Amino acid sequence: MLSVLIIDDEEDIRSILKYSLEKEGYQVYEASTGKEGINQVELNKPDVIVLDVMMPDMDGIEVCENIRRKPENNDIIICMLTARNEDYSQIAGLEAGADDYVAKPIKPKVFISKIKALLRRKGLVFVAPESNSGLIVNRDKYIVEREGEIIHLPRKEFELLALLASKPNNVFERDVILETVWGKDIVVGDRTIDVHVRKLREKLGADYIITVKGIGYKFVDA
Amino acid sequence: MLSVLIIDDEEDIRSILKYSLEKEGYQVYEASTGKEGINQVELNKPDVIVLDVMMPDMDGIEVCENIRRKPENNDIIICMLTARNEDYSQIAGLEAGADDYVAKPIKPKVFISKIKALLRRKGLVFVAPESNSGLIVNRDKYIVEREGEIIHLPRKEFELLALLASKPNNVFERDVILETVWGKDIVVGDRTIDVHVRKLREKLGADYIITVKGIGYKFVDA
DNA sequence: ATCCATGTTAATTTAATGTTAACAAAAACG
DNA sequence: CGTTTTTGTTAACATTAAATTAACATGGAT
Repeated sequence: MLSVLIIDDEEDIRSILKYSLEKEGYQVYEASTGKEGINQVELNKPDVIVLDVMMPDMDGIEVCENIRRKPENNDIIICMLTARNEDYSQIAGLEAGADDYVAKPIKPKVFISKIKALLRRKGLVFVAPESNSGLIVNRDKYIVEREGEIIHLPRKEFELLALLASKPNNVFERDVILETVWGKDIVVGDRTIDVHVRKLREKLGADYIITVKGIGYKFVDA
Repeated sequence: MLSVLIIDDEEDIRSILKYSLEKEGYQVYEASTGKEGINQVELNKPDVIVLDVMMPDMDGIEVCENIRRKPENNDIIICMLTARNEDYSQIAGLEAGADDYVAKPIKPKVFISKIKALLRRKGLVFVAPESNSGLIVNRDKYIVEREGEIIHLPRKEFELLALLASKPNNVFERDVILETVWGKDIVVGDRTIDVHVRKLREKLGADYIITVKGIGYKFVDA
């Protein structure tokens, strides 16, 4: 499950964000001060940090720099919350190692789609919430997570899933699949793809990959 | 529903375009500055962006480059608005990644047909607003949307619809249909097309495809 | 009215995919 | 290294969706 740490001194903001994120199936942690946030990161490294720039004890820029100082935190996605028109802090934030920023006032829908975009862009990590249970494809580790359960997939199956999941709802033609997963001039029998699809369905559940007869397959997202 | 983001500092222009686009059944978003536009794209990725070249804060070229820099935005259609005779900006715009431009002063009809042409060319996505409810043929997903409802079509039916809808109000002769959808030297009985048309009418409603007796069929638009 | 093009329906055929198990090829292991 | 285990591929067969046909109905034009 993908986790998000919210660091903000305002209780209200935290609740709104938490609510939105949990509804999307993320695990949410909270911290009300920069210091507490940094501790939380130690204890429980999140995938994403949402970080308010303006906080009483330690400002977001500092917190961000502090977190980034440790190389093991390089792969955390940091998203800053800035007051409107605070251009300078946006720039400073990005320099300090943030990946993006969201301006207040925050619209939950906008916020969520930004987080999703970041996950997609950044990390080859990918979320596909099927109703509310999610699927995470992690390319670095060659594993897939479904509802916290780790599913290990062999290369071909993983590559096939990763391709399909890279554009949810998009139909991939058999030729394209063959060319991408198997390679340009590798020749395999007609049933090879099907067999791999079958194995994926067996491991993930039958609902993720659907057949478009005469064309190919697609990965469905909610 | 297909969405269009208008980025222009002039309120008047935005309203005119918005009005025209909404009348055609598009979802319209607005931004009055380049920066705001870029944010909007993050939040709510549109299918088409209409972008003024001359704006106070950041010119359209920059905005365009900025948007194109992210690979996930490659499939957005960008259409520039240029002042008349501003040849250089047209060239610069196209180099920056725009798909087309429209010269001011803008004639709504010309503008709309250009947008439609771009959608057709680029994305194989197509709109056919029947009165005000629209039909979208989406090749990537291999689905058709009607008033938000998703309709799945088998291959031949889909190809047939896609062909007819590619030139609304244009009559396609039976031979042409056969050659395009079925292939050059495939021979099928003479009722085959009719049966497919019937199935389409059954699924979409009877009003979209009309018979031109003695000639063929056409897809009606508006 | 009758001819001819198209509409309709259901049965039938065809083509695409699903399934299984056996085998081959690679990795992992000791 | 040889052995074991996992992964990938194939081939035969089953199953299903889709495409086609054929027989008949309809409806407009002359």
